[in-house]
Amino acid sequence: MKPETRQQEIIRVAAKLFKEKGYSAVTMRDLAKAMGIKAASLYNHINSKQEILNAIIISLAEEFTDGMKQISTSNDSCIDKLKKIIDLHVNISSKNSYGMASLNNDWMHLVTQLAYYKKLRSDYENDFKTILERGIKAGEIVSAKPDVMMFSILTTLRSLHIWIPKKEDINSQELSNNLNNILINGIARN
Amino acid sequence: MKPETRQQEIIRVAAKLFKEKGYSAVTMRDLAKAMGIKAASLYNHINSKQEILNAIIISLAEEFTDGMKQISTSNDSCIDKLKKIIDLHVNISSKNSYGMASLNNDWMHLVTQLAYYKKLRSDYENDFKTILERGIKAGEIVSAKPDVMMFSILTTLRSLHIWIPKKEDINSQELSNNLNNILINGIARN
DNA sequence: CAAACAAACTAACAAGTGTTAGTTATGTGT
DNA sequence: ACACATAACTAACACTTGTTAGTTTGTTTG
Repeated sequence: MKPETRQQEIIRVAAKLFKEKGYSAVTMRDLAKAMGIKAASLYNHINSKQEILNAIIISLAEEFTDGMKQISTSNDSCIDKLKKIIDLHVNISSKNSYGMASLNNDWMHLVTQLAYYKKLRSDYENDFKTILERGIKAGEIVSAKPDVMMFSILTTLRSLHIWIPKKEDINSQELSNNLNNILINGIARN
Repeated sequence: MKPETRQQEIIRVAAKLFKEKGYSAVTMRDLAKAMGIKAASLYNHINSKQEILNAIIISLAEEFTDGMKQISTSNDSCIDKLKKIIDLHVNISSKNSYGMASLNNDWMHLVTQLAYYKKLRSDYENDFKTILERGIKAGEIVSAKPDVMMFSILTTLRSLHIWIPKKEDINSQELSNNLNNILINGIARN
């Protein structure tokens, strides 16, 4: 494990600020103050505010795309694939809850990478829906609208970053198992 | 039905812009252009940008609190109460999907009303959790962590505003029923 | 018609925005 | 001791921000 570069440190601190107030409300002077330096000094390490947002969002989005590709091309059952998707979200959100906030709330402020981000997201959702549709055909899951199922599960998973930091007592494995039960089996008794 | 006042029109248009770019990224000049007037003219109808945000968020938050109070003090079963909570979210989100985006994403930019908003939200979540805890005791729902169940259901409901406008074909009643099935009974077959 | 009002306008402000240029201090390897 | 890279600094820029003051225009009302 190499020590963090100064650039990585700036990006990490920026993600934290972006989570609290959103990309637009965080100024370069805010970020500099959080780093203990002057705003102009930031530019020794980064080229622009935009670039920071790109770095935060795109790497995360690619992590999800890569994870999904592995899951969707595996030979697991539909239910097992869903379990792995839940794991994927819990793990990434636990590792980087700050970045997840930008991914969810500030993607529309991307400029050069906006189209690319949208493609990644759309690919991800298509893979997700395909898994559900095959699960319905195979009789593994109920024959409800795949759109609504995906929306329901995915919005829960996409909001994990809000909730995980409040629950430091719960470990990732346990949270993942709980979520799996609830999302797959519901909460009603029999 | 009285026609909308100019002030209400400004607030409605502002909510739409806030949903697209977030409160901080929308300038008074953006809002004025969307209204077809100059920025200074806005101030004939509103006192400040802050006030617009207050108007959007607080009225919605109170609508949820009022709805929850009615539900939580009723004699319904836990499952029926949950069904009504889902209806509440679907109905409000259908009526005002723009405002819901501000409620979810821009509440932290409130100033004078921030503490009040936080209290409303916390009361709402406490009522929600109490319903789940009683449902567990009564044997109506599974004995999982109420925190995780609430998080899972509530984040789905709180994200409805993202999704509802894309699905103009689906009506509120149908969506509410689908969500109810999925959230309560899960997606696994038997 | 005159008075009052609503709602737009122009012009300007003080503060804050991202960013650049040029400079200075601090260590690192030769 | 020397040059070199790193990373901080000060000062400034052009532009944008929310907002105010004062004025004009058109419509409603007495």
